[in-house]
Amino acid sequence: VVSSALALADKEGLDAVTIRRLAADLRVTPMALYWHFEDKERLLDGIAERILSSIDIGSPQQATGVWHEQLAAVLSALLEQLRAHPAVAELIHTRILLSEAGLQVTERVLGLLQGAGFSPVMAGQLGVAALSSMIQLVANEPGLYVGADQAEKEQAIRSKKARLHELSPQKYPAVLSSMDALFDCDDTRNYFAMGVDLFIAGVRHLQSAAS
Amino acid sequence: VVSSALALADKEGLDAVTIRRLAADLRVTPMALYWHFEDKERLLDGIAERILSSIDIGSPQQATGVWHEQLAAVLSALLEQLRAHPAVAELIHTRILLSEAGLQVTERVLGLLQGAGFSPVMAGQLGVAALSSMIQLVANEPGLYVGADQAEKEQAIRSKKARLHELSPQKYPAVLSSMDALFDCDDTRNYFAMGVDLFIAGVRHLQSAAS
DNA sequence: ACCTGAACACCGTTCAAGT
DNA sequence: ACCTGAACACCGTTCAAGT
Repeated sequence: VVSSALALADKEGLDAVTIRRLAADLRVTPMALYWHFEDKERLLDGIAERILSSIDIGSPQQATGVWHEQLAAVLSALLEQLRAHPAVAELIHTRILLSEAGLQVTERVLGLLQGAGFSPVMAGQLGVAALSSMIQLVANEPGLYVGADQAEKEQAIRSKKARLHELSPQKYPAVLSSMDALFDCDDTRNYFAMGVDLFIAGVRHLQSAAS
Repeated sequence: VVSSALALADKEGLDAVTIRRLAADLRVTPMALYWHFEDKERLLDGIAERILSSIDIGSPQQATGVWHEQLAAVLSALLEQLRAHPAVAELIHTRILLSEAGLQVTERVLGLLQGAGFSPVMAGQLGVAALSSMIQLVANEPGLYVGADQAEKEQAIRSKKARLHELSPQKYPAVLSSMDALFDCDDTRNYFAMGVDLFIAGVRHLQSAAS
């Protein structure tokens, strides 16, 4: 049930994940699903847990490198699984502490931050910022339109660009020159690497500022 | 109409903003609203525009300081207005380029980044990251529950903490010690200042890494 | 243990019609 | 210019009942 909900979300977006739609796909009555989970929230919890469980962060003992390298590795592992299901990435934020797998990732991140010298409060704030950043990267990747085929996607990008092309080049030179990056992402590897780098660099700066 | 939709969202959350509910508040038929906007998306566009228009970023000429100080000032101004309406902050991300006010903020941010030496593509990616970070800070502020009174909020926090207290201290020492920061935010000023600092520091690092 | 039928209280939206 | 009535195709959810 969780599997087909996730598959549906991947294919047509989170909005398409509806009790009734899901039931139809499974050739069953909508009410039948209520035997398998209490309500829709719990179904979404299940999807989040599924994704979190697929993250492989290795064991703390076998991790190598200084703290920020280990942190980058954990965030990259998280990012990898989120990227597999961009439509449901937004579900994770409020649900990471609800599952064993999510708790393990959180423990690892907070442990590394505390080990780097951050106070528990500071580590907590940085931990949520880390999670938010990774989610935001995959959910808002420019040029990503789940549930649209290639033609629709290109059409959407074209019409957005066309609107901006009507802007005054004198008034909006920077917007116009950066436009391509705002709507499409031709080097996704670099895009995500930059996102992790940005966060790690920020944290390292805060560390040196605090000590 | 936009005003009362925004007021409703502030008071009871974005989910409460429904055509029918809004119509009832305005003592009018649901269908009456369709004379004032084409569909619900356009109403949400209007809310986003309202917030973006209230941002005061000053003029580029009167701005003082080096580029990253100016950038921090612009992001703080954005943050200030988002904080006034946390329930609808998430609307901004996809709508910032739809309004004059949003374009001006974007132009300023991208201009500062390009002026700092980032390529147009890189500036674009950093610009969306900046916006996402600010939105995420206000939308996910720990201990924020729009549409809940003080008693409900405290109850929600208590029950979340209680669940985590059942965890093994051996297995999750970092989670348990950082728990307070994950669920509540007793120093909001510091929380938001840290969010801006974190981003600015990351960008500065990327600048030095690139040059 | 697993599913269905019938019903309820909600959504957004269209379209023709009123003043 | 501004609003209503009636209707349509959707939601999530409950509850009693079936096998």
